[in-house]
Amino acid sequence: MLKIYNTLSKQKEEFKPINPPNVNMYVCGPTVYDYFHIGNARSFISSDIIRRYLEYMGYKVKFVMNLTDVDDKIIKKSNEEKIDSKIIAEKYINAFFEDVEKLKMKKADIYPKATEHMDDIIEMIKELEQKGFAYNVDGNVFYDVGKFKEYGKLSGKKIDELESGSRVEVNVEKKNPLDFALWKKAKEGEPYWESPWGNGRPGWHIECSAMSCKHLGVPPNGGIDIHAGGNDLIFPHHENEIAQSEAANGKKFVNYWIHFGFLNLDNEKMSKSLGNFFTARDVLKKYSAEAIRLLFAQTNYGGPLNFSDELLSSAEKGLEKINNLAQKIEDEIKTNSKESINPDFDFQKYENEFTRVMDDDFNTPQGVAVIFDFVKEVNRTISENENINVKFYKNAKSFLEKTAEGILGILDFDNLSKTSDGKLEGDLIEFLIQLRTDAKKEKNYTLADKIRSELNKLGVVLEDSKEKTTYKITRTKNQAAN
RNA sequence: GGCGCUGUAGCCAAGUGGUUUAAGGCGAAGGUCUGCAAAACCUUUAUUCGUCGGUUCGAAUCCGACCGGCGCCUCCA
Repeated sequence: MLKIYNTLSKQKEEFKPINPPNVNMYVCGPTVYDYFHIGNARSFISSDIIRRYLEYMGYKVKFVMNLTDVDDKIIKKSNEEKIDSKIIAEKYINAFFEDVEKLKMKKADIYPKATEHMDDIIEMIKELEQKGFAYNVDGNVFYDVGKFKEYGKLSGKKIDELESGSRVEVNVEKKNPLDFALWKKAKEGEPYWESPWGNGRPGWHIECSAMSCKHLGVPPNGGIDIHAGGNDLIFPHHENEIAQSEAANGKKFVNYWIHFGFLNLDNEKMSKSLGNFFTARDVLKKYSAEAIRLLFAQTNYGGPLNFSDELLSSAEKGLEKINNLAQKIEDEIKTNSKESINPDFDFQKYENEFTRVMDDDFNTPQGVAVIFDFVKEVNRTISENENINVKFYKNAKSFLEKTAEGILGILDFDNLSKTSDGKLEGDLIEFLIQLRTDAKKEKNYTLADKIRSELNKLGVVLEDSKEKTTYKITRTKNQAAN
């Protein structure tokens, strides 16, 4: 039984989809004015793992991630660089997809863009206006927070306390300082769309309400089971989404709210505005996607994670342990023709344990621990038994495929170091290994060691076992890290 | 000021009333194997969970106080 910590109730709740086996999931995507940073990546990857686990459980997940392609920041950048805002958005949308792929994230079913949903957005604002939740002041339309009784239920904030806070911006047009823009009147030189209130563009919060409602529907026929995003979106963004959607639709907006902790740098939130960030693509130049994902999976998604090179390096080291076994398994499956023993090994036990811990609010740190336990136990079995048949290796592969590869995305059987190389390269290495084996037979260790060390310099590591010598290519990313 | 998160070994981190005198990873030390390495395996590395009290037969886990770190309340994953 899966339990999810729900920000709304501040406790773990049993997960019950609205229309099983379907699960509708909406994740707040990027505003495409720049490359996303590794802190953003944490949210994306965490939601990717959640999605993959739900699919593993047998749910049919419809996964929607929005792309905010009209926004103050994009306009600002457009003005600074004297480039059309459309071009800016397009550039970073492409970059976003490149990075998502490199991070081994499954693609969303739909990536709705704000600019392609103007009709839906305008419809929703009209609806809010008709129902008395919105008011128009000279072409700017605001949401009347005072009209929505449950305002603050997600973030635990109270309207009167917020009002007394001096940090809320003062805007004379608003009835209440907490009221937020649904529609912003166009200023000179800004992109705009036509609307019943004049030319303008949508406020930030309305696009998510309109697009999630459009693509995932409203109960009982549709609806959002899970809505996820970073902690900083709880207020005001998600609070406002609830206010808009529930006022317009008259139905509960989202059943489970999931929020991700921040990635910190020297104990300080990584953010664009503070300037203390690394873009995901820069981190990927130095470390593998699997290492990044492992690092994230080793901490609960909701808490903070202090990001550093040291942690990423140790994740990369830990990954080697899994990759070494995966490589061994692949080699055995290809070449093993032994008829002999199939050792006692309870594969099911590990899978049961894995799902047991993941069922507890996606406890990936414990899931990772189960995988490492498994790797150790398989290695031990291999070292204690002389003749293990191929069935054992196939079972081991199956477990790793489901968990490490399929759910956590920290392993990629199709892309293990050796298999990714060209045929000629592999043949040449095999030839050198043969040469070295001959040298060893003649006890010419000087030559044998020279072959090994020279190959090592090229990133090819030789490993002698009793029967044969195997090799692996160390990842170039590892070398860059050293 | 309000709301929320957080303080566990050299580092990262799970666990949130008894199965735990605390998972897992990195690091360190010793050993097995090996011509030597590497990999792998074995052993060791927190009698202790920010501090002080309390509740309980029993607490890292519940309650209170205190100390420290972070975040949101304004765009932000």
